[in-house]
Amino acid sequence: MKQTDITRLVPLVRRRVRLLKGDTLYRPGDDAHTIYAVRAGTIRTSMCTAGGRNHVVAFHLPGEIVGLDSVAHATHTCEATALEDTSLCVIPSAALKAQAAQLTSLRDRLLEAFSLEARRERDQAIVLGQMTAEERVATFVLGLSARLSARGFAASEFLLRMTREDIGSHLGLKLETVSRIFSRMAGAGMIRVRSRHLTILDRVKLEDVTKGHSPLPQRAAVALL
Amino acid sequence: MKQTDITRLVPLVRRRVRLLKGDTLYRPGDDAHTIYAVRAGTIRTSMCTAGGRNHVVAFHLPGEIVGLDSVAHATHTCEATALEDTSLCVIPSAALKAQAAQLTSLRDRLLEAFSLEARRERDQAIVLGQMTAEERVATFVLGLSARLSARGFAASEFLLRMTREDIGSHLGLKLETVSRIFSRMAGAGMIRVRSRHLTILDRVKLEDVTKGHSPLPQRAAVALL
DNA sequence: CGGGAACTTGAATGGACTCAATTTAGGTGG
DNA sequence: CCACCTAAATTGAGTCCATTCAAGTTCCCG
Repeated sequence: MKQTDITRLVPLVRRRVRLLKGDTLYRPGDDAHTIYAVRAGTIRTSMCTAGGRNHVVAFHLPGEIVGLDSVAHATHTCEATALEDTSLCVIPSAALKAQAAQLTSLRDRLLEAFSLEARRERDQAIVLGQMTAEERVATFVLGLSARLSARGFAASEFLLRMTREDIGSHLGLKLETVSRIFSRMAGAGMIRVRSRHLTILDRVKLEDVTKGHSPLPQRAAVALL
Repeated sequence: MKQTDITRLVPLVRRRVRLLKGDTLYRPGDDAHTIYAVRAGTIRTSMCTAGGRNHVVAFHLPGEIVGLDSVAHATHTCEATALEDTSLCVIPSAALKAQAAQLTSLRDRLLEAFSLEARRERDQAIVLGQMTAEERVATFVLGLSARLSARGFAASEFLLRMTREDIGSHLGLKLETVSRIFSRMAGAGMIRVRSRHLTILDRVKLEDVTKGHSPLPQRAAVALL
């Protein structure tokens, strides 16, 4: 919602950055002087585990904030990459902090943004800890839909800017599992997927899957084109 | 570390609370005017999922903060329960915010605390998303050890204040799995567990398990008392 | 239009779960 | 203080969901 949209309150935008698909915004270890607000496009943040596996931490949609942890830390721990051509506002975190010293409203917004970040991560931990693969994918699709529609995009028809592997990594699943579940949900008439183009056909059924009711049949009841 | 110990910087502690084992500090929906610093004891925070399952969000050890999200939100979303007799400092969040308006240092501490919270949750998401059961349990044990020793408690010998079910819920595992893995780690000479009493015998091996090297044998190589 | 990445689908495997039976620990009242 | 009683923990056997491995297809991008 609006809470993440710090941009409105901040006349601190010094400059803009444009990234091409595949470009890296920052890497682990990079100095972190700034936070970014996504104007258009999509950013994927990811991390390596101690064991060397990769984990997609989040996808950042237009209007959302990237690199919030840099307000309190000197270096980045994630890698941030553009999944499509992306434009961002650059907000120096020092200036943000200085301004926050003056403005109560900005201070509150900043706390809210952090709080929301912590809550998102916590919710994700619950998704990963308690849900089956089907529930995770359904939750992911509905979550994307909600965030996009909050920004004025279509709620029920959108492009997945990330690969199945990205989705899988974010949800703690393998790419094949994500693909299979998309197919099953399509077979059950909940969604339509044609490669990256996704349409939500039955939101209610999807929400049921989210809650662990109505497990999907292994094979589609009806064959779809 | 010290970052979480807001208490030192805050002369705002109005009063203290004492809880008996099993007492609830707050429930979802309760008004959230305050944050708490654990003086002694252990607090477990947990949430219900949409599907009705329960998830243990975190365990809060002495010196750590409980209810940080109440700084930015009106009501609690978690339930906080004492796992043993526990005493807490009560810090009104309004007073905290007012004081933060004046003091740069406190403001920075507050941001750090939030940032740390977000990072903890993110790390937990990686644990849940990318790790096997063995890696999760090993990570949990080492994490507890590190946090306890940072507070001056013994690093290699401590009591688990939570049940196997609590641990399982926190790690996205069933209690039987937690129990089995404790037994396997004991069989491999990494730890010793006698009910709630845990001793770390070989930290290096445990760290290897954390990284996904050296999977544990199904059956103990040597039978231990 | 060619080539490589991304995706789909199948079959077989395996790790964590379920169900179930004991054992152990901890708290309570006689 | 001990016997009891319930909650917690351990262990085994069988099952199932997600993974692995593999083959084939589709989609992009140049």
